[in-house]
Order: sequence, then structure tokens, then C-alpha cells
Amino acid sequence: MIAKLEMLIALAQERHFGRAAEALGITQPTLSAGIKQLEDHLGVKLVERGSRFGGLTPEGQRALVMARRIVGDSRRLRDEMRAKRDGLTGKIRLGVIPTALTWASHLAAEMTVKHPGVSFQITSTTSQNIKTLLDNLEIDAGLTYLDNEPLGRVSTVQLYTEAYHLVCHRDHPLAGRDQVTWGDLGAQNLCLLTPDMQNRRIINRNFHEAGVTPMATIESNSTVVLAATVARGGWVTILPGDLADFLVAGRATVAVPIAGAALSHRVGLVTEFQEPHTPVLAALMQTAKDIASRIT
Amino acid sequence: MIAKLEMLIALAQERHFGRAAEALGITQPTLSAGIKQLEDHLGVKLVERGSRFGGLTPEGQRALVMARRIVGDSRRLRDEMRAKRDGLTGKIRLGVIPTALTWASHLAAEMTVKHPGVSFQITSTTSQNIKTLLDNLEIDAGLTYLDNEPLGRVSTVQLYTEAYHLVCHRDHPLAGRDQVTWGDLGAQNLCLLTPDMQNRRIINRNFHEAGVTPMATIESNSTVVLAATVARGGWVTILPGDLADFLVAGRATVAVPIAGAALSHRVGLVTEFQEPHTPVLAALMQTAKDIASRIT
DNA sequence: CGAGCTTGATAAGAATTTCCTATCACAAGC
DNA sequence: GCTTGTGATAGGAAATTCTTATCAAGCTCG
Repeated sequence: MIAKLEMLIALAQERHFGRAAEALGITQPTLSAGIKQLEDHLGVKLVERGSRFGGLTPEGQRALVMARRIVGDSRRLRDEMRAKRDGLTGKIRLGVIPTALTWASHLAAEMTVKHPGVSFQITSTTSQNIKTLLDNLEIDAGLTYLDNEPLGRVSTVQLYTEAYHLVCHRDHPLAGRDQVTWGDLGAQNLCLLTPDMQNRRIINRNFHEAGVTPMATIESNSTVVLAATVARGGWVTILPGDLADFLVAGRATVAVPIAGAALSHRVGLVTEFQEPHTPVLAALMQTAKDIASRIT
Repeated sequence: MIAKLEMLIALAQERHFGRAAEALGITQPTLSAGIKQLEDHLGVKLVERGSRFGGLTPEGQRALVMARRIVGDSRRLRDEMRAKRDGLTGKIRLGVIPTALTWASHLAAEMTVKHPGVSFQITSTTSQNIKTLLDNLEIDAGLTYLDNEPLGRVSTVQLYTEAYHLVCHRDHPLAGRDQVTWGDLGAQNLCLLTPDMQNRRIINRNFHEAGVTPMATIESNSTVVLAATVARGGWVTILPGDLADFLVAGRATVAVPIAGAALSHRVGLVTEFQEPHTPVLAALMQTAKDIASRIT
């Protein structure tokens, strides 16, 4: 029966029978039959269909919530038993916002040193998507913003607070400054993350508070594009301090702190709320706490 | 897979492969195979066996806790869906301590009047057993003592507090008194519940506090035996007020309040803690709250 | 010790369920 | 009106589940 619940979850996620089936590695008729069996078993219609997927019924919505819980618990059961047998092993799937990628690397490295059996799969994605992926059990934990956007029932461990830096070519007029203000950047030719990224929305808000309308002429969802563009010259970008340092190193670029970023943008580890956590996740959260306490 | 988890729960409950299989309505080889499959799936040994059931391994203990949760959730899912379709219907299985049976009747009657689709199965049992039955999902709710003995993770609704009365034949020397003390009862020929009942333990504690050693010459786990014995004359018993009134009515017996029962013995409805409750259980708890607020 | 029980594992075959391929039916778009 | 996209249906192969029958190991008690 758990398999049927997984089908419901996949279908709700993909909103398409064929794609949901593919995601599960089964064929579309199997998924159709599975959903129908689930409906028969529960005695209610879960999915609205009229020659195509028409969304979940109210009962389906509610069933989805409970299905996620049941499937999540049964996966946790398996993971926890495996951990008891093998010690801490297994792959942790981590969803990470682009500006926290260096921290993800840091966290993963420290974790694998401490627990050699653990491996990581780190996916760069948006903060909004992290919530979806957590809900659908497609990642085990996320590294994302803890404020601004609601996260639902989760456990969190704060890691650090983003401190923004201007990153520009070393020949740029602002390159020699000790620090710059948001106002200073209004006139610059900017290269920023796309607006679906929360980082970009935070930057926009900072500009707005400074009464400045920025012009972003190159946008990307990858910080590599930002760094490469800045290194080439003609554009400047804005990145959190440590990521700026990392991307600047060995290039003709410099990072200058930006003064007065009053808005909060705490970043930390996020996992689905549960009591107790699986051993691997508990260890991951402990490692994150260790790192956090070390840097403060 | 959920079926396998149910097997584990039944096996832990019965501590015997054959009986557990019978309880589930399957054969013993099926259960043996099911447990083995579960062990293979989880990759750990769950049950200690050497030609007979040897208890759960530590992993098995832990798996049992999670299995209960998963199975409970999946049952709740089905119940809740059925409730959405049929309104509030279905059988509520209620475990009740003997001295609260009249209240169980009261609660059930009021509930079925309000929700005609709901039916009840009321089992008289001990307060300790109620906890076990709740854990094993064999009852949906209990009516039992809220204090004294730990109940674990449950939701509770207090209904009333037991006020003890002496019940004796109308010719008995104490029959004419306005009230009696625990000390007065030390010399009486008592007929009480068996010591596995928490009610009896509460009564014992009251006697102990009064510095009296009672002599219970007839013991039973049924209040009907107590009432019948008292009606015949020669014995007296001790019962909560409303139950005393009920059993006294129409007989040659009277009930006399006992003064100074300082120990707490709150009685109320108990269900496994969960958020949110199923519609039927939520309605049951609401009905209990209504009754409780009406009598205070 | 050894016969008789109890208890759980194992074997083999029947019954059921699951899952795939192929195809159909319906609606939307062009 | 044809094409495309989408989900349901049919039929049959494969996998699984479940049952009966039997076995092996360990108690119990004379």
C-alpha cells in the first residue's frame, strides 16, 4: 500500500500521469491502476480527471498530506535500521541555494571526514524549490534562507548570516574603496542572479530601501556566470562574502564590503520536522551546529 | 509493506508466532515469511528466535515504535477518508475501567444521539491494559485515570473526579450516617475489586493514609459482583458516587459518602496523541468536553 | 533418557496480484 | 478534420503471496 501512496505523491508533484509514472520508474497504466486502487481502498475520489489530470480533490489534498507522512516515516524506518547495521552510511541529498554552495561543500567535507560512510549529493536550486523537494522526499535536507519565506514544519540549524560584497574588476573605480553603499551601486552595470532566486530578491529589497533602481543587464541562475562576467570586466556583481572571496581568488577581481545591509538573511540547514531524526540527519545537524559555533 | 508492519506489531503483542498469525487471520508460515521479508527489507534482525520466540532485538523495539506510528497513520488515513464520504460513521472501540462504565454508557449514548452513524464497542478492562490496547491500535480511545500511572503520548479530556462512597445493606450500622471516614471502614468485611485494578490501588492508598489495614474477603474484577454481594448483606464495598447510586437503585442497599479522600483520581477520555485527530475521535472528544463542562 | 509436545522454519503448489505492452477513447489545437 | 496529448482499458506474462503439509529443534515429564 505504501507504493500506492508514493504514486499519489508523485502524481501530485508532476500533475501528469505519464511523467509521474516515469519519475517512479513504472509505466503509466500501472500508475493509473495504482491510483484507482488507492481510491477504492479509501473509498473516495482523490484525483479529478477528465481526459487529463484535473488536480486533486479536497480529499486528495488531505490524503496527500498523510501520505507524505506515512511514506516519510517508512523511509526513515528503513534508513534508521540500515544505520544501526552499518553505522552512519548512505547518501545525503542536499538542496542548496547557489550562494551557499561553498558552505555546502564545507559541511559535506566535514561530515564525510567525521563519518566516512556518508556520501553527499548536492543540488543547486532555489529556496522555494527546496521546500517542495523536502515535501516530496526528494532531498533529505536543505541549505537555504531561514527568514523571509515560510518553511512549514521543519527543524533548522542556523549556519551563518550573509554579508554582501561588491565584486568588481580590479581596474574598476570602486575597487580601491574600503567599503561601498547600496547607493553607490545604483549606477553600476550589474550582473545578478535571476529574480526567481531569493538572493536576488533580498538584493532588490536592499536597493529599494536605499532608494535606488539597479540595472541588471546580465542575469543568470549560476554564480559561475556572475564571476566569469565580472572577471572579463565591464560588469560588477554582488555576492555574500565567502562566496565572493572564493570566486575572486586568482582572478583580476576584488571584493569590497557593502555597508548597511540591515535586512536579515540568515542561512542554515533545514530538515523536515520529526522526532527523533534519523541518525545520519542528526549527525548532519550536529556537524552544522559545530561549524556554526566555531565561526561565531 | 504495511501488512508486514502489522505482523510485527501483532507478534510483539502476542509474543508467539502462532497466536499472532491467528490474531491477524493468516497462517503461521505466512507470518514467519512476512517477518523475514521485513528483516530483509530493513537489513537487520528484528526478532530473536531459537526454536521459539525470544523477544525483539533492540532494532526490533525501535522498529516496533515506528511501525505503530506508520500503521496508525495509515489507518487514520482510511478512517478519515471514509468519514469524508459518509459523514461521521464507524465503530469506536472504547476501553473503560470498571468504575467508569456508567460514564462510558453516558458518553456513548450522547455521542450516538449527536452522530447517528457512530456505533460503540465498549470493553471493560484495567487502566494498565488500556495503555497497551491503545498502543496496539486495538481500541480507539480509553476512559481511565488521568493521574498516578504514566500514559505516554496521549491527548486527554478530563470528565470527572471519583468521589468514593461506602455501599452497604440498609440494615448495616453505618447505613444511617451522613458520611463515614476511611477509619470507620477498617473493621468492615469488605468486598472490593482485585488489586490489578487501579481503583483498588487507590482505595488501598486511602486506607493506608488513614492508618488502617482493610480486610477484603471477597475480590472480583467486576463491580456487578460487588453490588450483588453487598445486596445479599454481610459485606460492604466502596465505589465512586455515581456508580454506587446506579448499583444501589431498587435494592436493599444505601450509599454513604466517605469523607476526606484527598488523593487525586481524575477520570477522563484518553486517545493516542496525534495532530489532527480523525473526525470521529475529534467529535468524541468534543462530546466528552461538553459533558464535563455541563457537570461542573 | 526418550516419548510426546510445542514452536517456528521450510517446501511445494495454488491463487492472487502486479505490471507490462498494446490499444482505445476523448478532448484540445491547429 | 486531422493530429497530438493524455489517461483508461484489455490481455497476458511474471512475480508475489498464501496455504497445506512436513520438518527440526528444544522442552517437559515420566
